Amino acid sequence: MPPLLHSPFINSKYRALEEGIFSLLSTSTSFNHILQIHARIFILGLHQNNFIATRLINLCSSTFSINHACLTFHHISYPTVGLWNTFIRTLSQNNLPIETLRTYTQMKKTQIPPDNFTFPFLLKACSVLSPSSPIGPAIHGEIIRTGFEFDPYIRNSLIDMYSKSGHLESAFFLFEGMTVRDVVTWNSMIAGCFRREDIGRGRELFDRMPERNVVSWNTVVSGYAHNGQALEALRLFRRMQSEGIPPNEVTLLSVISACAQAGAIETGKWVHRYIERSGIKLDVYLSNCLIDMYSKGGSLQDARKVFDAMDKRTVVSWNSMIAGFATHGCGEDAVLLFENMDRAGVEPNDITYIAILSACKHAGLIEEGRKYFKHMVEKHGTTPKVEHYGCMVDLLGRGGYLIEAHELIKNMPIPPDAGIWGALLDACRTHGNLELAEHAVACLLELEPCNAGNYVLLSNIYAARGLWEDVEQVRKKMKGRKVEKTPGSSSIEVESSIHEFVIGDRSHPRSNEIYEKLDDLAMQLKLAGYVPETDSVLHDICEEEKEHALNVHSEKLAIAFGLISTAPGMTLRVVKNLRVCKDCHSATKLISKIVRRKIIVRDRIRFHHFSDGRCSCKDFW
DNA sequence: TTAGGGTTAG
Repeated sequence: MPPLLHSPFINSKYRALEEGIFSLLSTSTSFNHILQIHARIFILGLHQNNFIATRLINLCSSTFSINHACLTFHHISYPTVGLWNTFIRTLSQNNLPIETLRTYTQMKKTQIPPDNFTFPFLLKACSVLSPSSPIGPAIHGEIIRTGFEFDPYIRNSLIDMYSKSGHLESAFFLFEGMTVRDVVTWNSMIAGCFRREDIGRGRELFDRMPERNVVSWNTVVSGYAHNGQALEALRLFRRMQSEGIPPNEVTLLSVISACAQAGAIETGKWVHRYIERSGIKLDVYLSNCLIDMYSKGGSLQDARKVFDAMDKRTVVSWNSMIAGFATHGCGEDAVLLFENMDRAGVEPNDITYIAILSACKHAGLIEEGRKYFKHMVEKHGTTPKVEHYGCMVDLLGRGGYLIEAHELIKNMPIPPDAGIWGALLDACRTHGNLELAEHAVACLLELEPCNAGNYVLLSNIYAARGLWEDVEQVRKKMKGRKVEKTPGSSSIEVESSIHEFVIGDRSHPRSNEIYEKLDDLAMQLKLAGYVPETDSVLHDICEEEKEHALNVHSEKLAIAFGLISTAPGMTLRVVKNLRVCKDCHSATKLISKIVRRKIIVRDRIRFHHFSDGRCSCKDFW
């Protein structure tokens, strides 16, 4: 039992000391200060005090001094259930699930029974365990045995635990059995569905729920954004606004990331202005997100402005900016920033190296790429991952060093993935090495037999050489294995609305005007001496048909729509889900000259800034 | 016989 203090005099003196420590603790912000106060606690003989220990552990938790929290806890000979809970909470919140559950086992050994507060912390720890772990269900069993089954917090925690640990159906079973559900119950279940990519079921619950809070909206907005449906995320954000729900930081992070994905720079700018207007602190997370959004939206200048204005930067900030330079083909700027990062004493991580290597690859900086690949191992002791090898194979392959790239693959200490063989295959296409291409395809198809992109690449190589029988063979294989080509689509943002087009699309309300503009462009292109590059067309169709198919490629439709719906001279920003084809690339160069506009195209791999008949990629992509 | 400890979005 803890020591009892009987005398009222001692009691009040003791209380005064306690209060003194409490007020000291409430002013403490740094770990050093905590240590000083703790020393004082020992001098005053208050180190067995449960209340002080509770405050101290909470403080250690907020300053991430977990070892000191452990030390504090283990000084207490007789912890109350409240103190056990505080300690378990600290471990659980600091993502130490094994230690959390081990502490719970120790608690039970001391014969102190858990209470209703204990279980939510334990369930949080169980939620990060593997789906095969029996611990979560075992804790559920204890909850039933101890009679806490109907506590609303515990029920919600159970749903959250099951849905996070890969048992969505168990979560649903509990959900369906509940007669009283609050907004947290619904939110947890919806988040579980989106996490498992069961978007339909998640949306159905969201539409059905009787009452929504900002978390409900954030769950669906981020759920769609994470599942690659940025446009739906933005639609929901607009609906959220029209329903008068004020967004918070989490909403804005999700929306900015959806804007980045969709290339919706106008909407992104609006969010940026909203943050500034509403007094929300532009913290390092929001700033990093904005850098990414502006880079992916095509404006490196705006990305750089955000980067330069930051008073505190993390490695993510540097990585985002370097990656921005990389995708825009500004290899030298990326190299410069990488060197600045080094001078600023920020330790690069493996993502930094992916960014800098991909910057080298897009800009054709072969020697620099080789140097940084060596640096990452020798200077920073980073073990290259498959992604780094992928960058190197791509870099060497694009530069025409096909044999060196192939040698690198053969000597990799880890098995090459589809990305590596894909990069080599791509290089073979660029440099016309049919033999190595066939080898790469064979390896690729073994790794991913259902990926249509691989068949398409091989087919394109045959098509470019006029080997139509081989093209037909590849097509038959595709059909036989039930693989389908990902349909190409391009989008453009006009007045904060995204307009999406697929090949030959006639679904847009202004379709007639778009096609008139296309015809007009086609005529002007011909006058300017443009010859369609018909080898971009996959199948063996006659020349005239090929030409027509090229003319209605999704990026051309998006450009035509941009031209008829924006003021003369305005920059057009187009986002394509696949790589831009050779013909569209040549045509867009000329279009930029004819219409005197900057046209920025983001394809699956990188940016192309078209202006006055030229492209920033210098035809190297 | 003091206080504090719970669930959802990122």
